[in-house]
Amino acid sequence: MDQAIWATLRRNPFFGALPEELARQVVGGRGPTPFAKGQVLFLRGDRADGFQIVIDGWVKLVRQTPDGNDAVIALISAGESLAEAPVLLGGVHNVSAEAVSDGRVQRIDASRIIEAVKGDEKLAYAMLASASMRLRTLVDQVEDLKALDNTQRVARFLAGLVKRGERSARIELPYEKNLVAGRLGMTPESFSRALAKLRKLGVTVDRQIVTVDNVERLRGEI
Amino acid sequence: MDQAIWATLRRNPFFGALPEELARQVVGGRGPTPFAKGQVLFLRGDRADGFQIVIDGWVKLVRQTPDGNDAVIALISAGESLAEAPVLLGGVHNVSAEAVSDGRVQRIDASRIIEAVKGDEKLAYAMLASASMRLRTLVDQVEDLKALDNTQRVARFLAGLVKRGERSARIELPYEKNLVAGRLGMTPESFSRALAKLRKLGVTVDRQIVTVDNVERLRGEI
DNA sequence: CGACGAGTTGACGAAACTCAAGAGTCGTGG
DNA sequence: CCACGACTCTTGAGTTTCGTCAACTCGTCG
Repeated sequence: MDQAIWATLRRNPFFGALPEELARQVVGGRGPTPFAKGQVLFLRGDRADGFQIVIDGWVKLVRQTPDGNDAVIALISAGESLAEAPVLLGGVHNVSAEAVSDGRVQRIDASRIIEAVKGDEKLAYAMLASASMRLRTLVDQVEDLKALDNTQRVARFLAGLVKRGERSARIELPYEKNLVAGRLGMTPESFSRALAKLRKLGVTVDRQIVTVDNVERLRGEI
Repeated sequence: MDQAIWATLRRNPFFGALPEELARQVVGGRGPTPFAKGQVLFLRGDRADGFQIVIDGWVKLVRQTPDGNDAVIALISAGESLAEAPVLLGGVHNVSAEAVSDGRVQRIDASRIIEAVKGDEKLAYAMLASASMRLRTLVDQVEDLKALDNTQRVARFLAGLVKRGERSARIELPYEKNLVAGRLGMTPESFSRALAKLRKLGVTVDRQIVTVDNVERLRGEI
């Protein structure tokens, strides 16, 4: 297997916890599956018969609402995995996954994982850690949605992209503004306006690049 | 230990998965701890040195925002547990817990649980199931917040309280309207107005009792 | 060059929050 | 038994925020 792919897999908390040999065994001989922008990886309600680790590109987890609007639950990038919990518990997916860029995923059979987990309780911890992390980000999202207005959400989102300890920063938005807006639960127009409001706090935007003069000032606004 | 308490503990997915004897061992000789309305069980940032299962009463998980607003993340009642994930992972609480009524919790040492989990990978599954369930409710919440307006959220909340298969129902709100409003991410005033709007769909409210003439009509509104 | 998509900006209306006042309920104490 | 205050909930009025619709800019790509 390609070394770069392997390195990405190992960045995943689940695979990081596996001993090298066992990890290779779990993956099996299968190579990564490419996907194209717009492709649906699975739908809500599908049986979860394996989980997938993103190698390149971006995948969004969404809930479709009856009136056609998407609620973006999470955006997944390289090294992160999709649907650990339903796989292990033998359930169905409770969100849909759709590619928002071209990329690749490594698919991994449920049965192999379950077998591996049986053999090593450290893996169970790793799964828990992974689920726990997702829990945390969801809690953050719920808090944001309930307690912050659009501008504050954008400010927090930007602040979250700044590396710890930095005073000022040049941030590259990880994906299209359209998607950022969705992830933050607002329309693209509102996102644009929120950025405009943040200009007087020393935030400037050019294309995909956002520069923040003073991160503290941004944080103070939340 | 009191039989009723024990029965409540066994309703918890984690404890339901434990063999009887092991469960008793994990709990130890300790009895439940009473708490009073308004009491803080733990604060965000506290070290998580054990988890707690609610025996009676209600506990809310909240995030305080800098400007004093609470975001209610979840409301926990008898049989449900607090803070499984951070305990197992040896972390800190990422939400605060505050009692919204008098009640009792059974505290359980982290070390005992970790030991038990090491001995039996089924427990890890149980924890995962528990985390997964919480994940799902959070995903639901995120979807609701992003895609539904206040009235629709109230409608969905009420519909969720109706037992499956019932056509009309008499629902007792599980806690104060104030709290319901917070849980749904709106102000008490907005909650009240939303209920008023639902009146023309056959929803009547008296005190804590809500009656729904036709559940389908309610669901159709979402 | 022209078509297209992403992003921005403006105008407008709907939805929700805030502030404020009033109704109803409950417990306490006289 | 009643009066009072505390509390919850409701209702009204005014304001802000946000989404929608639409026009327009700008860069990309055929």
